[in-house]
Parts: sequence; structure tokens; C-alpha cells
Amino acid sequence: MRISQLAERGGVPVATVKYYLREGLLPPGRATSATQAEYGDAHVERLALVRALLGPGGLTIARARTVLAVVDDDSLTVLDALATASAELPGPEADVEPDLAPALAHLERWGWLVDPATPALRHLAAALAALEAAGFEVTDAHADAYAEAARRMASVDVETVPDDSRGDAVRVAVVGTILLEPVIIALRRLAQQDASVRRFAASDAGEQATSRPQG
Amino acid sequence: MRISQLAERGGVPVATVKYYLREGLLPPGRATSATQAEYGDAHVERLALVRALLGPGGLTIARARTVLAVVDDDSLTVLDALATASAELPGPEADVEPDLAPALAHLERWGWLVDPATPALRHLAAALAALEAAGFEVTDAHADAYAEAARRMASVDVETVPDDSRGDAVRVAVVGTILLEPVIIALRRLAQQDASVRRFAASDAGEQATSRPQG
DNA sequence: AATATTGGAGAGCAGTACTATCCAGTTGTC
DNA sequence: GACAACTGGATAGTACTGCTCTCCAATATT
Repeated sequence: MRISQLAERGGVPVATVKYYLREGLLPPGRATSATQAEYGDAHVERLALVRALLGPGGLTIARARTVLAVVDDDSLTVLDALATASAELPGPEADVEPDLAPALAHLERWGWLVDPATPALRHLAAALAALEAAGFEVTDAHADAYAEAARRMASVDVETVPDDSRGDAVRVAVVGTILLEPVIIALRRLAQQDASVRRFAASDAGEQATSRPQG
Repeated sequence: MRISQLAERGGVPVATVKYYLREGLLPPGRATSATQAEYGDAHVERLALVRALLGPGGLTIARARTVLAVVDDDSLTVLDALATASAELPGPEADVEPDLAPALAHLERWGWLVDPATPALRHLAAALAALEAAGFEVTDAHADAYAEAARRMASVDVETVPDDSRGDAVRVAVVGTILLEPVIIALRRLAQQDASVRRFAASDAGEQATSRPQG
């Protein structure tokens, strides 16, 4: 398979495939001459993965490269792979260090064992700070309900990771961690709709509940 | 309060405040002359909200403007406001229409009442398609667990919305919908860490569990 | 032999969120 | 009442990102 066919099967322009090759997101094909290379089905799958990470996953080129390096590195343990993948996911990236105390207080209440250096902890702290700055008070009860929901999701996630092949485990863990996030966000919005229809439909104009809310 | 003081209290450069004014994210101050205007505490709070939406919320200027217009519009019902805010949140924005069937099948199984035109439905469908393209199979059991988690979170969210003041209700609903998303993502990653430490720490090198996983 | 395609590299482009410069009017200070 | 400092307002420029275009000689294809 040549580059134009790979591009066609992936549904992207040839120039974009070349760009991904240049950026190291796709491994080079098997060179058959100075200006020719052969690509296989593995490249097609990899291209689909790249598109998924960059699109729905919301990763930048640089972060995708790191995540893919983790997926490719057979020497990493599942734990290392998950940690690296988790660290490369988009987050607030604030230039000022957020106050970790509120986040740590929650974690202690829940008894969660986490690496104090993990970026997710900083992300949580920054997100809580942003809520406070916006005048939204997060009660312990609210946080606890969220923690329980997160625990359930994570539990299923971890159960889903196969334990027979380390390569597969890493791939599933990394891809699942990243690509299930938009699923969660979408599900929450849909659940909110359902819940708010049930709560507010009676007090608002009732017929808006099942038709388009805004014309 | 003049513009430089507003900027200082918000922790942003004056040029940025001017930019937000130009873009309609901040309402203009009360003009006291041709080249002078007075800003109040409301502007400080608004500036914090804008920063929260643009930073942790991940909204673009254009989407933030729409969301803020919803918050400001007292004529909207809570349902309309939530729907509009939900629609403006960042999503896949695919140029090709994803297959809605798998997503609709899940929703029907759960008995959720949602507007078929809502962007979140499309986001869910796109996310599921991306997972499939990346070779990650989402089982019904996995999806069901996620749905239950989403339902719990949404339930708390909706309960949190006050029912005495419509303006407050809209503000809390919109801000909560947007700014709690990074909280959920961070919590899930932390919960994953906790769960995978418990599962994999025994089979991997054990001492990595509570120290930094990657030097 | 003529035409098309390839890998590779560099430059260019569109969008986003600022940031810097300029300007005349206004203010506070001496 | 001189004069520097600041203001709102407008315009242009910047840094970064993810492509996309153009060019090239070498190779395939017809």
C-alpha cells in the first residue's frame, strides 16, 4: 500500500499523512526505494488511532506523540503507562500553582491512594479553585457523590484492562482513559437533560420537555 | 474603579481586559466622560467568571460569549438556559455526521428522555465511533456502569440548582455544568490511579505504587 | 518516452487568544 | 495652568497550532 492509498483509507489528505509521518505519530513505511515506501494494515489502524486522539481525545500533536510512545514502549509496566498517559492529557496547565489543600482534604476523606505528584491532583485543585472563583460552592456532599461516580467508572475501566498481554493492556488502558472522557462528558450532559426535564418541565412550559428547547 | 484597578484585581493585563470588553465578555463600565469609565464589584466577579470559562472550562471566546449571554438573559427558562449552555460546550464538531444508532440504543435501554437534536447526543455518538475506530470495544456492561455514574452526578447537579431565583438557578446550572467537567475528569484519573495501584501494584514492582511512577 | 506518483522538506495559511502601539481626551499634581 | 500619567478605543502585530501547498528529483506506470 502506498501513501495515497493509506490516506484514502484513513479519510485524510495525503499532505496530512506526510505531516503525521514527519511529526512521528505514524511510523515510516518499509522503504522499497529512495522515493517509495510500503504501508500495511497496521498503519491504517495507527492512523485511525491518531485521528481519534487528536479529534475526540483533544490531544495536541506533541501530547499525542508522547502517548503513542507509551503505547509503543513494551518495556513499561501498565502502571507506568497509565501514569504517563494520564500526565499527557490536556489540563488547566496554570502558570500559578493552585492550592492543593482542598483537593487533598477530599482525597483523604475518601481514602484514595494517589501519587502526590500526579498532574491530575493539580488539575483537580485548579478546577476547584476555578469553581470557587466563579462563585460556585462545592459541598462535601456534592464532591462525595462525584467521587463515588468516578470510583465506579474507574473500577469498570480497570476491570476492562486485559491481564494476559502487557501490550494489549497498555493499549486498552491508554486508549480507554483518553477516549472514554468525551463519552463521560456527553453522558453527563444527557443525564442532566433527563434529570432537569423531570425536575423543571412542570414549572416551565411543559411542552418544551420533549421537543427542541430552543427553536 | 478604573480599568487598571479592575485588571489588577482580576490578575490579568489591562490589554486583556480591553480585549474582553471589545469581545463583549465584559459589559462596558459606566462612562463618566469620553475617556473614562467606572467599574464595580460586579465587573470583578464577571472577570473571574470569564477567566474560569476560558481557562478550566476550555471555552473559546465565541462560545463563552454565547454562554454569558444565556446567563445574562433573564427571559430564558432554566431548561432553555441549560440546553443552550450545553450546546456551546466544546465537542468533537465532526464535519461528518456520526452514526447515532449505537448511542440511541443505549439511551433507550436506560430510558432516558432527551431531545434528539441535542449536541450531546452527537458528541456521544462521535465518541463511541472514535472508540470503535481505535479498536476499543465498549460493552453494554461498561456503558451501563458509566450511565449509572453519569446519572448520579447529574442528579446531584440538578438538586444543587436553587429553585427560588431564576437568575441564580441559571447561573449555577450553567457554571456548574461547565466548570464541574474538569473536576470529573480529574477525579476519574485519580480514581483510576487508586484502582490500578490496587490491582497492578502486586504484579508490577510494588514500591512504585506510592512513589513517583516515572522519574 | 511521456506522464503520474512518491517521499521528503520548507514555506505558507487560517484560526485563536492575546499583546503592543498609537491616539486624543481627561485627570491629578504641583 | 502646565504637564506627566492614565483612560477608552481602535488597529496592527505576535506566538502557537494543525494542517496544507509547493517544489524537487527519483521512481513507477502506461
